[in-house]
Amino acid sequence: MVDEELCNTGLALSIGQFVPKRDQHKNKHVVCLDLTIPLHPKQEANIDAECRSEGSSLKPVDEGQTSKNNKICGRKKLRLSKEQSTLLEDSFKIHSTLNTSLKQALAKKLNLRPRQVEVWFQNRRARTKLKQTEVDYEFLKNCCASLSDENRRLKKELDELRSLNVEQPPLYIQLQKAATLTMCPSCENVVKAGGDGASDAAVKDVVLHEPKKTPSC
DNA sequence: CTAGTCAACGCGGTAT
DNA sequence: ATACCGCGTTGACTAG
Repeated sequence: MVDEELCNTGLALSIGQFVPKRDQHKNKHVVCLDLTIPLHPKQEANIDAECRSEGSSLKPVDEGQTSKNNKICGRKKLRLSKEQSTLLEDSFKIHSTLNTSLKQALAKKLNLRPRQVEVWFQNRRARTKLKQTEVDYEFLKNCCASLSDENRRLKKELDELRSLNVEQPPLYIQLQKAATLTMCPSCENVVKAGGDGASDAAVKDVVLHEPKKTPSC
């Protein structure tokens, strides 16, 4: 079986065991020489039984024990103890990201590997983000609901006004008759583009500035 | 049996 | 080159 110290020095030999591929990737924390020899099914069954008997008592996490399990069975579920979680949570409240020294210090204090502390912070940030997304989603859902209500209310109001005033042409048609108002692209003020002479006075009230010497004004 | 949780992994991207 | 991060995924474990 692989000894972690051997692994850390860059020399390790595994027999039918799990070697994290990440460690063979660019972010090498350790360099493990994977000389995996497939086990006989009977051997595997024995190891599995061994893991189950040890794994069932995983809860108060004993790093030595779990890493032993990891080595025998491959990836094994680690449950952080309450103290470990509390300390990690506390430091997360202060800083949601890690620097190298903090990581080392936490790892030492919690009797975990620095990589485990790093992974915990990554997962914790992901959980925070997910929660925030859920909150945002709820907020937008409520916004959407209230806007739909408002839209329904306004439509209803419009229908009522139309039914009360069928003989009168709608206000927007009256306005169109009076003048066509457009927005000047250069000064962003309303300017008169058409209409009859009778409505000139109304338009004067809208354009109160001296138009700039631009093609649009 | 199934859905949910969470530690751990793999990979691509970025900063230094 | 190295360290770190986000994101998607995997797999062990658990509660219902």
